[in-house]
Amino acid sequence: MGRSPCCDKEGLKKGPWTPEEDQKLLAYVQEHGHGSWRALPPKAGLQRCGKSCRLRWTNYLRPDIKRGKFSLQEEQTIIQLHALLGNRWSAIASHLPKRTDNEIKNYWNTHLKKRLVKMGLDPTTHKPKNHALGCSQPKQIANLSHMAQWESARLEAEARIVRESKQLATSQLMNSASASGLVSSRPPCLDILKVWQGTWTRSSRKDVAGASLFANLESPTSILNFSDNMNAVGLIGYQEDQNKDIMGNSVELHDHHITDPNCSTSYTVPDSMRFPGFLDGFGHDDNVVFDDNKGNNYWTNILNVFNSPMGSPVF
DNA sequence: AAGTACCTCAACCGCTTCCAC
DNA sequence: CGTGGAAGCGGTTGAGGTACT
Repeated sequence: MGRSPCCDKEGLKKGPWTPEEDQKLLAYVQEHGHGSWRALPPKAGLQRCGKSCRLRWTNYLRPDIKRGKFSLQEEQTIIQLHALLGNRWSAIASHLPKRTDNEIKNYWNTHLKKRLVKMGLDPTTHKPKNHALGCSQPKQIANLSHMAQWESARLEAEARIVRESKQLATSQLMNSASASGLVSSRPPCLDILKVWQGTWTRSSRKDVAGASLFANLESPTSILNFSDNMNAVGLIGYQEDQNKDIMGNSVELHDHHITDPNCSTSYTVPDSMRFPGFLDGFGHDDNVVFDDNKGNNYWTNILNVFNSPMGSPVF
């Protein structure tokens, strides 16, 4: 680029910040704001380059930073967003307002990435690494393959909903809310993460055949709506023939009619989603179904979904 | 107790993006 | 539209801490 880095100037300090330097920077920014980072150091009495000051402020001194251990919810959010956004740490950090991109990046590299690898997933693509796993059993391979298929479709849908949400937000700003006669029938909660979390956090746990499974007892069926025309929907099965959930409790079937717990919106389940194998009892053969309404059904074994340490969905 | 390996995370480096002119 | 300066971003490093032998 031909331009000398600002930190190469003579006399500028590098390395760890002292408490005195922190105090100077904090006091200056709190009183004057940072304005131009390049111009700040001499004004604040610091022998640092502006870049170093900005980094110290954004990653450490900013008052709205949450420090310490990441919660399970935060971990899930990071994994979900990483699957969607890749290594775009600042974009991921924008969904975790009190965490910095640097902190999230470090946490990913030191914890989450390793966890995915341990689970046999490629931390870049979030898809199963069949060869790396060395899984010789055809059934395992098939499961992972289905999972990858499902994951791929899910990511596609997520990317679409992000785009659509942005468009919707823009158009809703343009159009007055009162002119709602023509407003889309899309439910209000389009945030995919909220929908999933809202669905799963109400789950209850039971150990089945040595594996920890979770089932939503409040609603036998969980739904995720991706778009206006409902062309991508996720479902968790229940025992249709016995009308019982995973705990053996009686449940109401609602006859093709299911409710999104977050949106209080009901949908009619298309017949295409009710295909054999979906409601085949509980245990290792339960499946999560994903239908793109284009004649494609994606599914994965329930254990793959409930496979994380806390029994939460692995996304 | 000493040496070594491994882990964590603050900070740096270099590139890209943004924006004013 | 092109240019240059500043901010932002993501990859990487290395000091300090901890666990293990």
